[in-house]
Amino acid sequence: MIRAATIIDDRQPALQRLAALAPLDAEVIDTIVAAAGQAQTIRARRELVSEGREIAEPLLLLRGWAARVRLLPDGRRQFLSFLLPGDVVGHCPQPRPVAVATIVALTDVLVCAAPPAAPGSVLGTVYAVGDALDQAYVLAHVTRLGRLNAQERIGDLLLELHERLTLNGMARGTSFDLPLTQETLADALGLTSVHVNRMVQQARRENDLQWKGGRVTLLDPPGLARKIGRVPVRVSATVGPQPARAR
Amino acid sequence: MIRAATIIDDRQPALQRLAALAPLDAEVIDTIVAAAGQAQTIRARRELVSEGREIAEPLLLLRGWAARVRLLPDGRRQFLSFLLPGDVVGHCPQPRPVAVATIVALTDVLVCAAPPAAPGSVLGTVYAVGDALDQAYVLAHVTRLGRLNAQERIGDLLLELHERLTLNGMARGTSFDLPLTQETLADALGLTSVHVNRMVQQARRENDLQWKGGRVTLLDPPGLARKIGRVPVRVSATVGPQPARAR
DNA sequence: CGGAAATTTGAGACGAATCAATAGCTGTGG
DNA sequence: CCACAGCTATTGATTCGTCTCAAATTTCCG
Repeated sequence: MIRAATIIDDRQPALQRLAALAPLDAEVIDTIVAAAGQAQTIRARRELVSEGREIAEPLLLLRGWAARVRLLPDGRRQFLSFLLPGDVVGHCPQPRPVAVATIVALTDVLVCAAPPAAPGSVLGTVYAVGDALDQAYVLAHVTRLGRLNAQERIGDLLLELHERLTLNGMARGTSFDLPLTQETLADALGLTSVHVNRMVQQARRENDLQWKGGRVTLLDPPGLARKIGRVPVRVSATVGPQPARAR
Repeated sequence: MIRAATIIDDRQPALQRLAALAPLDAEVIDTIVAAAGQAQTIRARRELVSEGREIAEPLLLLRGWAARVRLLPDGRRQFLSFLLPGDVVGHCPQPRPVAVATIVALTDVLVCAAPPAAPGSVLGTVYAVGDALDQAYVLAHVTRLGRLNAQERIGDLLLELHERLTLNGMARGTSFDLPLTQETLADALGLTSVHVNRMVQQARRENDLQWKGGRVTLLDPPGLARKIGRVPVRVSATVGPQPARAR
């Protein structure tokens, strides 16, 4: 029974996130649960997808963190985006798609094949909204890197992660587990780990956040968002995490 | 006759680019030419799409340059990507899509409605490959902003633009028209216009490029690519601008 | 030709990188 | 239970790249 409970726990964040993208019916839930039954674990640091290689099939991330990353010839590294439970990776409609970035597991990760979906079906809508969100997060990342300073970049990324982890139920209020080293964060934010460290300390001093032992608490998310001029993501008028709201 | 020739010239880069994404049959070409017949001109600085507003229909860019851009509350500006003739904008499969970025005309621009396409059709493949390329260019931009220095950013972007303008036939050898101010370039590259100016001058001194009166000539594209560690984009094993090649 | 926009130049300030060392943690095995 | 190895986080001193501010100068365009 403990075993079963654990498995259900594993699926819960992914299911919750998919359900947030579009209302799921029982049939779709069954499809996803069935796919999740064939899940496999991949160890931290292993590659899920390799840049330049053909993509086999889209995957649904059930547990753990992954990231899209690009390595430069001279060893510099840039994380392009973080992938959380409920995210679908490698969903490309063109024929014989080739991966334009490597996807690497940041923690041990549980993945299953993403069930195929007809365009226009419920699941098709879920994937479409998920893809749109992915793209929106990448665009937000461009702005972060291009026009925010170090302190703003850190705050902005943590707010985004909190938003996404709230969506899939992995946040507890304003706290969440952050299984990233400061070096990883630096390679996502276009900074050095030394500077990330200094700016995190400053954020702690300014009572923007706590961060100890892999767990982050944002002390005032709306205040922080105001401080760095962040607006939440919205990709559809009818569905998704940011419901329409009167002006 | 001069009039007709002009119109054909206008369509040519867009058609050439679409044809490069997947082989077009006569019917698809007719469809595109018919759509292009309903084209309209939009003046420089006008918005084609507004962030936060619902997207009406996808558009095909026939002539001129546009860009996706995001404005921060305090006036900072970040260009997310440049759009060239043959690019399709606002192609979003989710229901009632909302624009996550503004699209603004950088020059006078000619656009028409992008003809609808069934998934799996020739035109559907064209759109799919085009979308994949767009996403790949955005990911390249993330890497540019996160891990390249000012000189590398400029060279890398110019190489990408040259690659794209070669694809749609707007480049002449290693030269092409670049209708951007240094300030626009700066807002794309996360720099100030003053610094862009200095780095462009340095590139001129080092014989990497010429740039006069809105026209750029790259003096040794492969050499420049090597110098900054650039690898061209490839999104499909069967189609697209970068054919498979023996190692 | 005149005025606005774009490019260029200079001097100085500041944010982030670099280099180097120390301290803290985590897991491992004796 | 302690000692050790190997990360990860932290601190300090200094350098470097880019920004800022300000002022020419040149180019574009009506």
